[in-house]
Amino acid sequence: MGSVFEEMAGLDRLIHEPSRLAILTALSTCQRADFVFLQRITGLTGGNLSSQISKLADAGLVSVEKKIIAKRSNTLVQITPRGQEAIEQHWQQLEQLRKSAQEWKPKS
Amino acid sequence: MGSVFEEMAGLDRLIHEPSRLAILTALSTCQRADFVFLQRITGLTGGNLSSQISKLADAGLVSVEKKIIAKRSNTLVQITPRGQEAIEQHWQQLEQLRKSAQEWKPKS
DNA sequence: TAAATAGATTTGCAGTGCAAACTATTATTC
DNA sequence: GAATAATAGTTTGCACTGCAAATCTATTTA
Repeated sequence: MGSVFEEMAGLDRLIHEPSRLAILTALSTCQRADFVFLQRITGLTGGNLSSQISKLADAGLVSVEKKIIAKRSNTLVQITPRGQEAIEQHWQQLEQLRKSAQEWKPKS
Repeated sequence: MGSVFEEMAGLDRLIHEPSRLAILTALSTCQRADFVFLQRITGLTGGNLSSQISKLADAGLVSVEKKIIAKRSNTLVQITPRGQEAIEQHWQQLEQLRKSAQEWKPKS
């Protein structure tokens, strides 16, 4: 019980979902980025980006800070330690799963 | 335009979704497997597995063959050449995206 | 023959992604 | 200086999706 594929099927969708995977991965190299910048590099629509950030924030993977800069509202998104940990772990898990899958043989 | 993260956000959900990623990856090493075996190794419920297989079959990534073996119905699922190509490509793409993301720097 | 088991599909619904619509503020044009 | 457009972001609405419960068919057991 608990095969590679069982683990694969159970991957955390909150992180695995493409748009959030992109946001978190970007932030893991950036550490912080503002809303507009994230929108530019991910190509997501504003509405979509906004709701994905909310979900990540609800889960404590990113933190959000709103300011006014040059008379413009400015939303800064930062990855939290938990978020950093989670995204790094997710990529490692994917690599590990892929490797295990390649080595896998039936009837184990 | 067309940054790493844009590509990441655009990953093909049909393949990327955890349960289907598990099914396709398993089949890519097995080549063929029957319904019950797939259910065992992925840990998916029968209903879930059935609908995921249908989606993969609709997309031409797997083919399904139904027989009666030892007076029991038996559903054999095979990965198609297109499916094999797609899953291999997906894993390569993930690896490539991760690498590119690590090397990535703003203002490119 | 009634009940249980096996193999698989269909149904129902909660949850999700996402674009359109909306709000609020600042800048520009006439 | 009113109207219009642009900027920054959120909310709404809905089509889609994953998934377990319910269902169906065929076989085996009591």
